[in-house]
Amino acid sequence: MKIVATRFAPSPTGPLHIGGVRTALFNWLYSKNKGGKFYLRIEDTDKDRSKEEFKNQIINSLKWIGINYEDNEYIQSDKINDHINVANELLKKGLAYKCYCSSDEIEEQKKRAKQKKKPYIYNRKWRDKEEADAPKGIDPTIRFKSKVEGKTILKDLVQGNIEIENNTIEDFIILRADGSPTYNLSASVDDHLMGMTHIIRGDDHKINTFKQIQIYDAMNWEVPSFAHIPLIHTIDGKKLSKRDNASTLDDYSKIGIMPNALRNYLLRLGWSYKDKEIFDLNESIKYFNLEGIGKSPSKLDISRIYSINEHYIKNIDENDLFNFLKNYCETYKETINDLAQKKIRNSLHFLKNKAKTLEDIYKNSKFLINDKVQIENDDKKLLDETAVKIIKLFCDEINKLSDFTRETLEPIINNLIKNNNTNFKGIGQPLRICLTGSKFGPGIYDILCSLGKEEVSKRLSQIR
RNA sequence: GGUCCCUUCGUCUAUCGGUUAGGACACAUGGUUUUCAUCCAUGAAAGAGGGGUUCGAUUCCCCUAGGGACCGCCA
Repeated sequence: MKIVATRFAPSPTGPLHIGGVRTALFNWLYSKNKGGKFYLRIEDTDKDRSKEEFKNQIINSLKWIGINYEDNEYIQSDKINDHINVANELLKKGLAYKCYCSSDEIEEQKKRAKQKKKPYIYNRKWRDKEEADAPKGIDPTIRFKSKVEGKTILKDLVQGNIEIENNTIEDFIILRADGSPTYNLSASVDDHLMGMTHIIRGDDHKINTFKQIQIYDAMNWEVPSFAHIPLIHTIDGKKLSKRDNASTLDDYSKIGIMPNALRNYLLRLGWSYKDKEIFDLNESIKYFNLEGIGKSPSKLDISRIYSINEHYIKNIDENDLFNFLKNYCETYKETINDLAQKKIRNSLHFLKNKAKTLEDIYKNSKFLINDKVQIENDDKKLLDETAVKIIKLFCDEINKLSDFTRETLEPIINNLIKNNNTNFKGIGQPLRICLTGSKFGPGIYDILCSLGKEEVSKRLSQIR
């Protein structure tokens, strides 16, 4: 039994978006589940559009979400000679031929086909022509001799059997006029040379599969298994594009979504295992299979991402959470000094309770690090005469306290409520605003106790 | 226009011919937390339409409608 090998093969012509990440994830998970190997191949044969920065973005994205690959990334352009050799071999075998049509000639045909509302397919003009008839001054392209009769059935592991008439597949170009290989050639050769057993990729590659299978057959190579996964759509049903905000991993990372949460979300988008929603890493690998992949495209739902993130914030190990948070702050907010780190770490058990994102935790923790409390004008209205009076009384009471805990504070606050004919809101809200500058946040007792007596009276004294 | 694919609550999905069609998110209401973005409970919410096959169809087949992908000397 051959060892399972999968790959993710993006082109570095734009930032990797979340759909690509999911494809990578499925490939990775599948190989891990089978005890196989997973590779990253950068398909950079389009020299004009390929950019180093995109390559790096792809690598960093996979790293961030925890998808690791064998060896170094495989750079397709390094292997260009292998692709060209295969093209020449096909030429020699008579399974490919030189086409002397100029680009203009082809363009003209396409235009005409469009006008007539007919599908364009290359007319195989040079398929059986003598090379002696070749016009001077035109560099030929090399085209693959596609089958013109019969049908081909693709046994897709996700979509089932897909049958297509061979004559709808044109004699596609495998070598451009400048001698460089095209995608279908390069991808097939590389997949073969790298020993791929399973090609898991987006639905948009389905038609290519019929071309690639023909290359495998022509070269007498073993054809790998294919699985085409449905694409991801935006919430309004459109194809996910790079212009959509929230399409790259960075868009999620910067709002404080954690990699493990996003990985969990992506896993469940278009894949399911019974009613299970939460999959830690080991479970993901253990349960992943191709049978669980759905056939229809799925829509991205940000509220779902928040919800899973929230679940992870509340349930993962607190030290891990703290590391994620530290990392997040350093990358997107501010580097937190040792003292502040300590304060946050000690308060994480309650800070995490009302947070959907790392950004929420960061915001909720700000009162711990900044002793200068900024109060919005709108909120100042809440600090009316009575409120200030109650705060003053509160200060007087806590000054008598030697023990500053919830147990000692609760009676004080309860008494203030009773004596001043108010409710918890009447004292809780002004206190919260004076101590944190915000109307939202952790519970009052959590705020008081985490700040400590000194700091509380210091902050409150600035008000009265 | 051609080829191919898809269609269960708003969203992600379960169901592998017999279920009061289940779960999760979101939403609504109520309750805790005497604030809140937590937590708990409850509720509303779906088989695109039409034909078959069958004792019985969400499930199998066909048609229609809707949606999508591809149709590059891009990948």
